[in-house]
Order: sequence, then C-alpha cells, then structure tokens
Amino acid sequence: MESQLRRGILDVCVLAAIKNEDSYGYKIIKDLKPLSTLSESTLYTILKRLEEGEMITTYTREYEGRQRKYYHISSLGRERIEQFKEDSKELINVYKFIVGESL
Amino acid sequence: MESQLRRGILDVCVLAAIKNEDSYGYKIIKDLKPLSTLSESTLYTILKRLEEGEMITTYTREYEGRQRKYYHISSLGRERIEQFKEDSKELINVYKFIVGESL
DNA sequence: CTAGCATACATCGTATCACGAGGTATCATA
DNA sequence: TATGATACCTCGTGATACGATGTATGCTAG
Repeated sequence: MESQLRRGILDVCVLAAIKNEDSYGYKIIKDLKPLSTLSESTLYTILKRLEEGEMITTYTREYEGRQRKYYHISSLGRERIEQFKEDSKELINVYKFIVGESL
Repeated sequence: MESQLRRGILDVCVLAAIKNEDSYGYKIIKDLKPLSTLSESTLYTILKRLEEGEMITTYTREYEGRQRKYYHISSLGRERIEQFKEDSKELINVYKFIVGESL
C-alpha cells in the first residue's frame, strides 16, 4: 500500500495493536505483519510520537536476560481510536464512491 | 476528516468524479461536497498533478460567455483507479482491524 | 451604479509523516 | 567466528493537503 495512504492510519493501527494487551516493538511488527508490513523505522517513529502525545506510556521489563520496552495505551490513546472511528466514516464514504459501491 | 487521512485518496477521488463524465473544477467541488469538502487550493493542485502525470487531459469550452476548463480522465487515470482498488484492500483490512470488525 | 455573492481558476509556502539508510546491541546456532 | 534473529533507535528525504492570497467575471439587490 502506497505510503501516502498509510498516513493518518498507521498511528491508530499501532494503538489498536496494544489496546487489549501491552506489547513491545518487535512483537508489534510481527503481530501486524499479516495486515500490513510495518518497518522498524516507521514503528519506532510512531511510538515516539504517540508517547510525546501522551497516548501511550512505556515501561521496561526484563525477559530472558534482555530488556524489553513495553508500550501501554493511555486513555488519550483510546480516545484517539474513537476519534479515528468518527473521522474514518468520511474515509469509507470516499472509498466506496471510488470503488463504485452504494453508500 | 483529518488531512493526513486524505493523502493518497483524494487524487483518486477526483479521478472517480470525472470517470463517467468530463467536468470542470467548480462543479467537481460541488459534486464531491456530500462526500468530502474539498478546498479549491487542494482541487486545483490535484488537477495539476494529475495532468502532469497524464491521468487526465484538459480542454476549454465556453459556457454562457465564460470559459470553463474541462477535465477528461485518460486511460492512465483509469489504471490509477484500478491500482487504488488493489492498494486499498490493505487499507480496508487495517481499517477493520482498528474498528474491531472481522476481516 | 455599486456592493456583495456566486462562479471559476490558480500558486506559494508551510506542516506533517512514511520510511530507507544506517546505526548499536546481544543471544543462538552452525 | 560468522550469520541470523531479536530488539531498539535517529536522520534526512520526498510527497501531498490546504490556508492564504490572488485574479477575473456575471448576477442580483439596493
């Protein structure tokens, strides 16, 4: 999928990936792979932006001798998902118009 | 709808608007208004880009004493729509994942 | 006759974000 | 010891939406 289509949707996708269970970077990429291949440079940039926007918080936990950085969705993060659901109604209408389906 | 979501989809939306019938700028904006409000600066920039990419061609026609610039979709433009349909399958999958629908 | 609105077209500059390239680090395996 | 997997990270580039601003003309109401 071309990169321009991904703008505006990837950050919410990442939030959705950790909505039900905290996760760490490498695992998020693996979990999302069936849906959409996400590069590490993209993911870590998004995670940083989400953290700065207070939509996620982080903590570190050791696993088999290594540190992993875990990401936890915040209430602002959940709001972002809800807001996206609103915004995306228009997106879906435009999409349907393009592919020729009734609205 | 936030501007980032619109990237990658607006140009195809414009192509879809003139797919079945040639149109001119002001009318395209009006026709698309129920779906998505499109500003003139956005539309004319997109039309220019589509023309440069040879996905549309243009001609001028007089109407009630005024010149109107008409846009006609080209075969490359139709291919762009088809390509978008392919690309957007992933988009829809990501969307469904976010809103929690089954794929 | 004039102001305001609708119609019609157009460009510049700014902001935003995906991601390739490149990087560090460590464990497991052959 | 080399390679691949695992795990995290930043910089710089390219693409595109659109606000601001602009020109132009016809219609309508006062």
